[in-house]
Amino acid sequence: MATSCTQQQQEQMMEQFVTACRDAGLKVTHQRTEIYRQLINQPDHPTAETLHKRLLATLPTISLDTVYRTLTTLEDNGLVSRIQTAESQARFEAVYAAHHHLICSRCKRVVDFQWPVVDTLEPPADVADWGQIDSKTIVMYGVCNTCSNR
Amino acid sequence: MATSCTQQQQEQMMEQFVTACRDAGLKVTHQRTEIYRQLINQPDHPTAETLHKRLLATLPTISLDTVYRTLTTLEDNGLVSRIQTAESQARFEAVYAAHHHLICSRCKRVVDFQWPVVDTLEPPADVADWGQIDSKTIVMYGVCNTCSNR
DNA sequence: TTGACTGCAAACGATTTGCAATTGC
DNA sequence: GCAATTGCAAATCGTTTGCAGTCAA
Repeated sequence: MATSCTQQQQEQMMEQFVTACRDAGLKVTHQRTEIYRQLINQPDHPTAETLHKRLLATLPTISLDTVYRTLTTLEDNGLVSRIQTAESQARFEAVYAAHHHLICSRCKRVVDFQWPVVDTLEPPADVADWGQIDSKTIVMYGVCNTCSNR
Repeated sequence: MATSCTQQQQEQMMEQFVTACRDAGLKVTHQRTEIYRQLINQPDHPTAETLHKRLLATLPTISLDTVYRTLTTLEDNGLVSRIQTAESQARFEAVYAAHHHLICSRCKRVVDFQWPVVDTLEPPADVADWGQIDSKTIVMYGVCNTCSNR
């Protein structure tokens, strides 16, 4: 599931990221590339705070506000998505293939999974009557095996 | 969809609520019953603040902290659920039949819908390997017709 | 060069908490 | 009567913002 990708894939994603920034009129700053790189390097849906701590290793002067500001900017441009959980802190991930989320009620870890059948399923008529759908995500809450075996 | 129920159904839900509180060892206070009544009376997924404003009509001295505290207590006891949206404020609803959520990115309104096919569908093997699932909700973001026709 | 971006510090808004008074059981 | 619950006020926590300096284009 939420495995990180190969070196090659990463570099490709970074190139696409730079292009996407340019296309969106966003400056390609050191902070932005490192934030995005970190998100694809360790795709475990970190909070802004966790991400900031990790980034300090590479960018010792980066501020938490910049992390927040950058994540918001990238989200506005569809490069990052914000995951709503039952926690107080938001979690973030680089946008890529359609997927869904498993959230452990104990350790709060978020794990991705695919469910192609549902992705292609036609939503009920009620939904079509309501308006236009932009995204569709399944969120399952439960207890992961690591937590329950303890 | 998110229509309120009949007078009879409401009274029945209130009775069940009182029983559930007693079973859980929770005192049946005026504030708690009014909060729950309000949630089933106007099931439009209010924020704690909205709920508090509405409650002031009936309980002029109820405090916002009590609303927060009660919602958390009821959530812990499975009587209320907290809906995560992209907003800063959480939204709440009385727990009842399985349903899913449509959220309008513009007006932020949350609408319930049913999708029985998905409810009965067997999740992929990855999910079973992960752990035990307690809840499964689909969240769709989009723009409702009211907002797009403006 | 110039406007976008950053870091700093201070502000903000939603939610939580300690405490004394109150209330349900 | 006693423990749980409330209202009040103050604290907390995640996140946002104003500003002056910095940096990518």
